[in-house]
Amino acid sequence: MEGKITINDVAKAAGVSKGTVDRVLHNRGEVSAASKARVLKVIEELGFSPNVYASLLASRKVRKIVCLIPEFHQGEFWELTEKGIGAGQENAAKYGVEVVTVRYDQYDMESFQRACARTLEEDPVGVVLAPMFRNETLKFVKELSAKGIYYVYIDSKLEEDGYLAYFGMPMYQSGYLCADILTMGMPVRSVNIIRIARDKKGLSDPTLTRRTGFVDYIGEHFPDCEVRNVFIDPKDRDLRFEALDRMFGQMPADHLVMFNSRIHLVADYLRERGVHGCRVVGFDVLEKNLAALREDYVQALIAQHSDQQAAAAIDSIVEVSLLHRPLAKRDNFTQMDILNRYNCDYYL
Amino acid sequence: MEGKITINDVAKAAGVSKGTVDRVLHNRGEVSAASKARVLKVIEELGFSPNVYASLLASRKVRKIVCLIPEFHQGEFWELTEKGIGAGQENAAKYGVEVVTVRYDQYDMESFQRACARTLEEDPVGVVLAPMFRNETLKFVKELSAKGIYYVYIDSKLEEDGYLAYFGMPMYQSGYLCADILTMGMPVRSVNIIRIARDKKGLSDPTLTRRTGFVDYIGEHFPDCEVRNVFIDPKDRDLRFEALDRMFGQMPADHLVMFNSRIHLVADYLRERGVHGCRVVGFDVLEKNLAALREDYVQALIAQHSDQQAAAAIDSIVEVSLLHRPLAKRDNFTQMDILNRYNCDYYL
DNA sequence: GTGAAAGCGCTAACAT
DNA sequence: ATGTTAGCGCTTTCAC
Repeated sequence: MEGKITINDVAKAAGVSKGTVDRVLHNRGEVSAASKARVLKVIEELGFSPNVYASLLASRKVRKIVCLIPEFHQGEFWELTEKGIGAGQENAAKYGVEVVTVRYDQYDMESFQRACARTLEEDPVGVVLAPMFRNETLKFVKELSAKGIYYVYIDSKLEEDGYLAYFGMPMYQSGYLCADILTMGMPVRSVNIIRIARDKKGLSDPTLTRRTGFVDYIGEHFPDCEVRNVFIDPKDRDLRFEALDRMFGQMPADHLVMFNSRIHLVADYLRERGVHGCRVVGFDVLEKNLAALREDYVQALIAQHSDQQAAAAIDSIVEVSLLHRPLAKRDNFTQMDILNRYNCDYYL
Repeated sequence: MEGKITINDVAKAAGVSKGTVDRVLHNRGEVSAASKARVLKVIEELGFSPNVYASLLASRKVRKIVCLIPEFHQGEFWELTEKGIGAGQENAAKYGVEVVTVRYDQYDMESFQRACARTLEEDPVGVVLAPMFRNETLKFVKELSAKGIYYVYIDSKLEEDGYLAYFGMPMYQSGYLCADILTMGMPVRSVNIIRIARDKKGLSDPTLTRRTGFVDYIGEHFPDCEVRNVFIDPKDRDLRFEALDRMFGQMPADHLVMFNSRIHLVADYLRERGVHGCRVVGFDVLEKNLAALREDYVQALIAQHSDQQAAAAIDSIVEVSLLHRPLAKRDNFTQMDILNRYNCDYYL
């Protein structure tokens, strides 16, 4: 915009034409090693950086990014992620990049496979995905790599090496933190972990790591504290209430925690049974969780900005694939937010 | 980028030239009411929206945004804000907008006035500012309004009506929250507010509101709790230690709090005197505060992303002045983050 | 008051 | 392998 140096300046200084400079810029071959070297040197010396608008304006091609995430109902965890996809979409749109979302049933592997196929059909420059099925995901990202398609993990990541970036919570630490919040750093006799009973075949369980962190904290700080596991059914209300009745019947249960986003299931029980005085901690800012927090059936929520994570994931692909900017960090462990009834209204 | 409709389409449909369309687009007159109406109608019908790149590319004029913030030393509160200005700058640069920072001595009103003058000399499209001097700021923003220069507040805002937006923490609630964190929601006999002794002439004190929130919480929850004020000198270490010695000598002081960013001053004392077992809460993520948090001389910090606030402030001016996008919200009360030793390493 | 035309910096197709 | 050229959609003179 100012006395900016342009591709013409580079061309002149290197003694070649704009065409050649453009070719080395996007290294699409057809350039002798000699001129390439010369151009590169001049670019370096002059500190040339291309004008994004001019570039985008001239090359009017549509680029796509696809987001591959689970289907969900309103009020569930992935809703926030989707909101972030919307934000990322807006930003990408500024660069003429289209963002499409492909969904699958997170409990149905074949549905995931079909979604992968659909993703490839879109011929995207990059894909943002949450790895729910470990093996299938590994297979899929290998394909992406082969085709030169960038991919970035959100929510959780797999231990492999081809991803462009990762945006998500540090799972182990979140469990560790959770234990501190639950106990308030003071000795407690026992804690009850409420878990979802479900047969998971091939499903990776990100909350496992979180639970490990939790248990480690308890072991390190309060070795005498008993850690109990109670399983509930998310679908069947009656069974769930029965299980919780049994729990409260058997022994004093004044410290409750869940490692997924469904602490509201417990809150429902407490509300209905009129149980007060428990310390209850859960994860994530679902509307129902917030309600429980405000009513004081839940005392704290550990939250993450899954919206920002998704938006950042999309941005990272835009940055790299269009603007050719290197990424600052590959693994982005985002902050863990502690929410209580006094600060939750200013979240989001 | 796709089958988008362009200014040419509009011109053709309205039976005028591109030039005329452009004139009504930026209503710089010289157009008959008749053509203007026709063009406007066509624009509406066709749903035309201008291509930002093309526009920016063609009108290569430099636009400036100035950030008017206090000078500071390394490790002080404003450092984080400045970091955010850097981020905002990068984003603005994508749109060919230059961001310049103008600094002033926050304890010297004349310095602020000079800074205002310098700001105007830059002839910016917008300015981001933190209102440290109430009256002077009011005078200044009136000037800005008169010149059609957008301005957005960060950190704290004044009760007037011309600002484009505000990005900052809800001060009152932050004090309220702070009290809950300090007491852990359990009755305490007394709390000690450590305050900076300084004569402030004309200086607005944003922490006043915060203190009010704090005191209100205590009054509502624990009316028997005694709230004491202790004044310390930030510059003179010996005087400070004396004051704190006196405090600890007179009465049990096991709950300490500060409402500005300098809780590290208290931590220094505790560290040196080997005092443990106090519950200490402060604000903001200065490096020294984090250190104290890690060493457990401070148990919690209430933090805000002043970096994101500053970046968002800059972005908002870009959005409105260049892209002509309306702002989603004018008053943006950003989240209050609770930091302890277990989540602080993932902050920022 | 309005139209015509020359770019802005870059891309891509077409020559050579 | 390299140069030439015609735009991309818009802004901005400059004539009329």
